[in-house]
Amino acid sequence: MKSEKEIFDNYLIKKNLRETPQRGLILDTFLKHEEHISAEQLYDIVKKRDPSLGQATVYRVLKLIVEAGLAREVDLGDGVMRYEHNYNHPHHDHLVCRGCGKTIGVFDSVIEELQKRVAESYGFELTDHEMYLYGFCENCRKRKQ
Amino acid sequence: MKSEKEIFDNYLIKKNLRETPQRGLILDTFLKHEEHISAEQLYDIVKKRDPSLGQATVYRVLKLIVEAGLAREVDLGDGVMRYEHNYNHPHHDHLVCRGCGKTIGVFDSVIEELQKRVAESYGFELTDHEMYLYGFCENCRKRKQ
DNA sequence: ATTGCAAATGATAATCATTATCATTATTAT
DNA sequence: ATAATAATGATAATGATTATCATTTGCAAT
Repeated sequence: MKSEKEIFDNYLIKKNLRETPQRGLILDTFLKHEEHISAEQLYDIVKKRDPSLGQATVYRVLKLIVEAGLAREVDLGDGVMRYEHNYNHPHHDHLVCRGCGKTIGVFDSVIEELQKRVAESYGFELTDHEMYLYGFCENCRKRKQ
Repeated sequence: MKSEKEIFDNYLIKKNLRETPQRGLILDTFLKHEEHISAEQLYDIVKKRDPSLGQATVYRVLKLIVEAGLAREVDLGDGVMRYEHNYNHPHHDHLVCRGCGKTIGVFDSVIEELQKRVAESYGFELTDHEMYLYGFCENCRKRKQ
């Protein structure tokens, strides 16, 4: 099993792109962060190690990380794209609390199967999907009472 | 069964807001349009009837229409919010073609039930959800070959 | 090593949908 | 009528992301 670093480097080689300190730092920082993260949050962390690093580079490298298959985009609908691990972190959907914003990754193989069937019933070949379940977590429900 | 117009007017009254020609025109235009529509598209149509109408008003009225329960927002992830009917047009999810952009409203009661169960298994009370199924429609698949 | 070329970076401007502001106009209640 | 309040339209502001571009860096071939 290849490491994320190897996969990224292979991707760079395949695309005739270069391995640079900035790319290394941004990838490492992303990998260390287990929860999903926005470009700005990542920039804030990375800046501490290399204050000269520009935020445009964070956006650019994040895109490369996605293309290399190491991250996937999460759009929670608040105008800020977030990125989460996509390697050794199998596909899952999101349960989001409307109270405190807490998000939990969830997976239901039956739902996944039914999605495929629904798509096929309309002649579609399903490639991917997004599912966001919104509600109130236990804590927030208690707090409301 | 109340008409959409009545529901909107009742909402305005309840909120101490006024019935205006602009609000009437924008609501009518939205109601006539069966497919989902963006603020800009709606503005383009409405402008033909009343060229003096400003696009800020379209955004404002669209928000009122949503609040009145007559429309719901559809976020297809391309940075443009779209609005679709929410009265006599029961909840459905979306099947979107990655080739031509065609979207189809779909509904599967089993999926809906499973979503509720997944949420509950994490202590969440589900309020709503979004599900977008992406793939390639029959036409686009044929074209690719 | 040195030169030349392609890619990468950082700073900053541009983009684009949406929201806020604010002066003007319209509507309602008194 | 008239004061009070809301609505409108024009325009500026916002904020995340992308494009631009001058400068820097890394690599290849001589």
